[in-house]
Amino acid sequence: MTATASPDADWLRLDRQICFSLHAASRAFNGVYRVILKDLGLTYPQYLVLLVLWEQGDLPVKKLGEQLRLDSGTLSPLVKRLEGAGLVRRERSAEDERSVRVHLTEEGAALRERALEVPRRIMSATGFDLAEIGELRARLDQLTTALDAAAQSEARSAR
Amino acid sequence: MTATASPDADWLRLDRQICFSLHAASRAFNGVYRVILKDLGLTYPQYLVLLVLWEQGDLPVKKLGEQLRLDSGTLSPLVKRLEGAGLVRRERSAEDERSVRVHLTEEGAALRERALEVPRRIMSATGFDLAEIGELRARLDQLTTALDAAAQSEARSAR
DNA sequence: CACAATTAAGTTGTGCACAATTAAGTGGCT
DNA sequence: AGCCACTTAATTGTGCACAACTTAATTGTG
Repeated sequence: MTATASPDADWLRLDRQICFSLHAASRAFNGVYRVILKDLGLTYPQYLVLLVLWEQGDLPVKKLGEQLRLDSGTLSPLVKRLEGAGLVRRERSAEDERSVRVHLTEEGAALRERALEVPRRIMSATGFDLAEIGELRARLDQLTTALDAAAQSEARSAR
Repeated sequence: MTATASPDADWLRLDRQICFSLHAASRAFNGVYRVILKDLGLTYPQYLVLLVLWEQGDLPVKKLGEQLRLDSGTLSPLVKRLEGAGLVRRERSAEDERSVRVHLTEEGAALRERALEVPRRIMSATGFDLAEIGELRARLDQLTTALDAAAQSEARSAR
């Protein structure tokens, strides 16, 4: 009974390979970042938060979440860990007491210098050139957009 | 100081877009699976384990881990949850007492019928056709291979 | 045979992702 | 003013990923 007995069985096989490939690639990326970021004492999601802050300056948690597609359930503890490491400060906004603004500390800003070499090392780890990466990125963004829309409509139709 | 003042700053921007796209796509896929698999009472990694078992029959945890690139730290509790749901049984191998074989229960085997429609729904959620998916899958597998090799050599050079 | 090295699972601890809920602040509207 | 809807964070609980370690069984070698 392990052989593919019907067209549906082939679909199950194929399916495994589509989503599984993405899943595996994502974890492989994570593994490389884990090794490279260890020197900086960062995890990959923490590094993403710092990338946004380095690029755009201080932001409220809400804005961080929009850019990274993460909610407060993920960001709150993550930012607190960054604060514990002395890389950021959290400050309630004076204008809107609901909002918490995340500021880079001097130490957090300084870490950017040491992070500058990370992209090159990642790039070389992929073995891809700029054009290939750009192509893949475009494909993945297209996929994400389609999947997000589908999840919405699936969730809607499940109500 | 938010503007890109050097070539290195551009690298940081670019970098965010490569790995971040993959990260986002992986989570988007997970979101769609979450919605679709809710009816079956499965998470996406649990579904992956069942896919392997449906296709290849009973396997030791070790073999499952090789195919899914997961270690016992992830698989042990996951398989126990599947056992708790009545979908699999775990049995110590008689020949090698170290090995635990994961068997589908009748209920677990029967769930396959209801899972047959999942791939089509996922496929349609991506908005991609078979050729595009195959192309993307090939690219991702290539990426995973390169990244795994790089993580090895990075880890080696860090010693 | 004895003992070291290896192997398979499981356990522990940390961190991320996300659903669901809570708490507190804001703004509109009558 | 009083009330209601909405917004922003934080919290709680579940599950996955992975490193580090433990336990028990097996294999290899002298």
